[in-house]
Amino acid sequence: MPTSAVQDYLKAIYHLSRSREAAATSAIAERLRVSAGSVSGMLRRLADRGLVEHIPYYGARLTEGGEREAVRMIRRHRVLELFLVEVLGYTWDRVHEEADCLEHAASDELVDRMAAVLGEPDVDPHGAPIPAAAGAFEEERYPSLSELAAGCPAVLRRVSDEDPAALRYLAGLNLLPGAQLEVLEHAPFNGPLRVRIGGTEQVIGREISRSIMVEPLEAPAAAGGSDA
Amino acid sequence: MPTSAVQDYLKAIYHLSRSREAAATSAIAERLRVSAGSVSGMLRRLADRGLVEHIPYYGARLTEGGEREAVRMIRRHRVLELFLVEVLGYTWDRVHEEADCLEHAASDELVDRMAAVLGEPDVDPHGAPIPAAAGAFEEERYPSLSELAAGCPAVLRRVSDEDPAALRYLAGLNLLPGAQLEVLEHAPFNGPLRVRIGGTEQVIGREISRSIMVEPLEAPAAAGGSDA
DNA sequence: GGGGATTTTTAGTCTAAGCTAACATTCAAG
DNA sequence: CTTGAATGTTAGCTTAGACTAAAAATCCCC
Repeated sequence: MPTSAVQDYLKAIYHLSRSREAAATSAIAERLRVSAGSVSGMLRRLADRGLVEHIPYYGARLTEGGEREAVRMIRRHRVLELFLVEVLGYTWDRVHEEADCLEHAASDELVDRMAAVLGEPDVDPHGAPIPAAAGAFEEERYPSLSELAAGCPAVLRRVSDEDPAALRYLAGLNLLPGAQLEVLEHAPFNGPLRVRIGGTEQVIGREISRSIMVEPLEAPAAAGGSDA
Repeated sequence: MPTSAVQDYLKAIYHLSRSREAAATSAIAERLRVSAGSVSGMLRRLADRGLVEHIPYYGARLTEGGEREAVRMIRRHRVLELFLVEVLGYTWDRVHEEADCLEHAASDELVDRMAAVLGEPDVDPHGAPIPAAAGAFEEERYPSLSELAAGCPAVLRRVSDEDPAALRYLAGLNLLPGAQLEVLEHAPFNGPLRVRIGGTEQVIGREISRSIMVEPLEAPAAAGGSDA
């Protein structure tokens, strides 16, 4: 059974290699708040165990076995987050940290029972999909709000779960999964966005708009947004 | 914050020094399935941290701080056990092990929220009392069924939570906390007990009868039982 | 294509906690 | 009162994982 440090590395590599080809040592180090030297050491151990493929000076990628374990952890994490909100009354900004601790201690059975109580949900409180107990898993990719063309109506699908303060801010603006919205204007030079949320109008910063993932309702691809 | 090994030692010492004056090294080792040498090493570290008082070649006892931490762990453990049974549908024989893992990862807030959902319960599924979130805690001592005088009606208050097979056996006989019972006969030479449970009559072994704690309804003290 | 900046890796050290084997202590029995 | 069994402690080794500092590789710019 993998230690919880191993599980954390696998999760980090999983998340990082969704954006780039392979996860860079320094990126893993930053995510886990650990020194680069520690990461190099761990990558060797993970490669020895057949959980990652590590090309020195290039990066790490999960093997099939490593990915299976990472997805298992992500299922745990997201089921736990939803359970904490739905059953125990946590607010969505506080569940990430708690789930990060519990996910190492919870048995598969516990997680499956929680999922059953929740009615086999398929998204967590932040809109992230919950992998099934077994089988393949592919996360849908949505454009971020910063990439959404002005005038194109969209539905908020998902937000990043890591920054509690940002989550509280978003909840205050009703920027929750399922919210209808539309960018009215992208201010130039990476300026703020004017956004219609339900009936009201808000101005939000460019930076946070990158952590909000939306599904455009009409226009096919990302077009008029000013981010790449 | 104590590591989970430290927490396990404190719990073990707490439980062991309820029966004897101080917890013996070998008893701790057996309980935690660890070598005696490891226990000696840990006792030194615990004493350095002011969590136990260790008299070499004699035994260990918790300091006030150590006891506070141990009671905190016991609260977590028992709240978790009850939550697993009441909310997640576990049977009472399977919760001990799961709670033993989770108790190290759950935050105080999580445990308090679980207790709130459960209506601030005061006993766990096996009848063990649940310490309050803060404050002193003293466990009531009940005589075991093996000490109960024949003919004295009693109520089952508590059973040991550690052996899943024993718990399944007891549940099959309706030997659950709250059950009314009476010893009809103690067979001599540490033989089995004939017991009336509700309306039915059962014969149970002497050994398991020692792990069943009862509250006698009439007779004041343990008298006619054949155990000391 | 060479040189400095950045990124990675290696090497060596630390801590927690486990183990075994050897030594020390206590206890109980003669 | 001594001696052997049982119990406890010490010493030394192991593993996982973190750290720092130094060495190596890669990248990027001119």
